[in-house]
Amino acid sequence: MQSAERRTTLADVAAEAGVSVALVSIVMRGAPGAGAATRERVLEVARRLDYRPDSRARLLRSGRSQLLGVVFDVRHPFHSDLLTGLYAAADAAAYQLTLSAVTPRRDEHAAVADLLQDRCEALVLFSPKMRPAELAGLAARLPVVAMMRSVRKRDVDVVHTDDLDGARQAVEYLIGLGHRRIAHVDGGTLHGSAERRQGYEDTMRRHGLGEHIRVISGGSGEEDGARAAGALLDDPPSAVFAFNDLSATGLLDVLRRHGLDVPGAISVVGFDDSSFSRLAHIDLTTIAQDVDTMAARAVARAVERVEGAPVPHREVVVPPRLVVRGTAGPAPTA
Amino acid sequence: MQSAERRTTLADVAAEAGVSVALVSIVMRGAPGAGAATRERVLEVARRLDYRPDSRARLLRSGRSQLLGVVFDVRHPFHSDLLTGLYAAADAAAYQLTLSAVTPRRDEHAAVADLLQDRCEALVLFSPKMRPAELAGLAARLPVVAMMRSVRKRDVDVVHTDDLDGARQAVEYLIGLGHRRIAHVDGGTLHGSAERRQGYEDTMRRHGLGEHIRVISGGSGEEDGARAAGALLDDPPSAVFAFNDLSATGLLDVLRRHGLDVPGAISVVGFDDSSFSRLAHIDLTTIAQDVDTMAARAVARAVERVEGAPVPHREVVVPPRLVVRGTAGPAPTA
DNA sequence: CGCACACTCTAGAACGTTCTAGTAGCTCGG
DNA sequence: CCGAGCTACTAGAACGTTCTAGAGTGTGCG
Repeated sequence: MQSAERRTTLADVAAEAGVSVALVSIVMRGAPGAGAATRERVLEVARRLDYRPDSRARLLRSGRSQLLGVVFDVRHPFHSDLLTGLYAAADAAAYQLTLSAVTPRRDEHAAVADLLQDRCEALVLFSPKMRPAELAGLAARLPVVAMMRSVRKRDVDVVHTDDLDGARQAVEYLIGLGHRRIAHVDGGTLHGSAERRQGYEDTMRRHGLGEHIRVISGGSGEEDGARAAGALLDDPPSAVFAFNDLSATGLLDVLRRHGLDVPGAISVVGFDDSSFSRLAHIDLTTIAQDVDTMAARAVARAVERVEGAPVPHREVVVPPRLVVRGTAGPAPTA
Repeated sequence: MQSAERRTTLADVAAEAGVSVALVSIVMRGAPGAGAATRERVLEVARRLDYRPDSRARLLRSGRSQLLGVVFDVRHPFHSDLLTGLYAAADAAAYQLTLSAVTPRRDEHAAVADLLQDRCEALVLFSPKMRPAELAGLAARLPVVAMMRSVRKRDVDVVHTDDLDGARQAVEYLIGLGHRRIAHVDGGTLHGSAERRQGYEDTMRRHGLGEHIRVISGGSGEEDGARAAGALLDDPPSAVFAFNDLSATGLLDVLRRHGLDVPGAISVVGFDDSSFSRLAHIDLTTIAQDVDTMAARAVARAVERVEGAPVPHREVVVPPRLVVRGTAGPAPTA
């Protein structure tokens, strides 16, 4: 079954190449201090013996693991999109990622505890629900970057979308299409919800639509959007701006099932640009969070902290942009 | 920012408790060979100093990492459900999980390479797309458990749902509701698709409905279901059995948008029981894969292999069960 | 010619743990 | 009162790396 032979180590390569272990280490790390010819020969031997460095032993000695711990929630599709970007960014920075998932039966604390035991050098937390004090406690142990959430704590770095501006873009787009009775299904107590709600209200007022402000309490799941749709059906507005894409799809489904044409009778705009919102049969107009930029900035910030580089601002705010698809159209001329 | 002091080690605890490093190691592992009183005292000191074992150093010496590597695809919601179960099962077996994701920009090979470097003791692969020969090559290095797929290779363990029987249950349920013109949207070349298609065809024939067999080529995503729906609209059957839930929701959406009432005019049954199929506004009748059992069996099998226990069968087939919700009803009496 | 310096390389300690082989003290049977 | 056989404990090597300190070679320059 599995091979009984030990895996090849530096010592094996050294013996085979006729040099010292230390030199092989130098060559494998690409560190200066080896002649070109020897370097070539050592690399050749390493390749031949299928040598792979043991990251644990490396960490043990150097204290460095080049490991970034990531906590994500399996239930949130947007987290999956972000992971995609994060892998790419970490790769470019020569760091490795270790993932730890939050599931319905496994909370953030368990996820973080695993990562701490893995000795990663910094933590990247997706939409952490922890109390600020807990985050600060963590940040006292190692650099912490919180994403999709703002935290008023020194020592906790933050990368998130400009929620206020995203909401503004969504609402102004709808206003531009002639809508006036625009409702908002918010994210309840979730992080980012207050900002998006604020952006919605500010923009409505700025355009003299203060009297049409209508906020329905929602959440982050499809079921929240579906529930909110129920509340809207009595007296449907001409457009709805939803907290996120998941909520928007739940909303869409219920609206359509009750015979309301989208976007003919009612327009819907989401937030996130989750990968499924691109699907042809959903085709959701939405505010795109710039996943790649956010991922790159988060990794960059974590690396800066780990390597002790000076950090200008604690907070990174990434601008979102409107993605026009098929769920929003001109206001019905009633 | 981050604390400059080293983390506490066995040596710190030993010094503080006035015993040897080796003894502390014994106590921390819960190994026999320490007196009750000393054990208590050492544990107290360890707690006080917030000692946490360094898993890398432990591995380095013992050769064991108690680590199971898992490869999953961020795009597949069912994988998320399975992860939830896997964490629970690994926990119970005192193993830790390291995750490695497949993303649109990161393939299985990259995901596996990371896990190998992490020195996990066995690999659990969700719906691997690799060629059988590649899987066998991996299995020569360490125990490999493939899930949701059958592989005809010695040395590769397999845990999957009884796809044939799941399809049978779905089709017989629909037949029981009076349906005769039942179509199947398959999973294309994906693993499990052939078995489910076979189960559909066999069952149709066994009930004398061979002439009504109608298979539409599909896939695993919502877009595949949506596309298949288009092909069905010309001459809609009275019921559709879809390859999986994601495909079924895409299908549902398009059918409804074209004015077909579900389940009044047409019934739909999915496969997986993904968490979203439970949502009130989707409420999909489906064939549930028994996630917890599959997860438990996969972990058990991996652990058996790692610990050299005798393994009875290479293949574990878990029975699925029908979950009745709202998308399938009596055949229209046309 | 001789000395400083750069370059290539090596020996050996160190990281935090586990494991092997012991030692010390005790009890107990003869 | 000796030694066998426990139990409780310890010293020190080992795991596969990296790091520090230094040893050999040339080579250039005063």
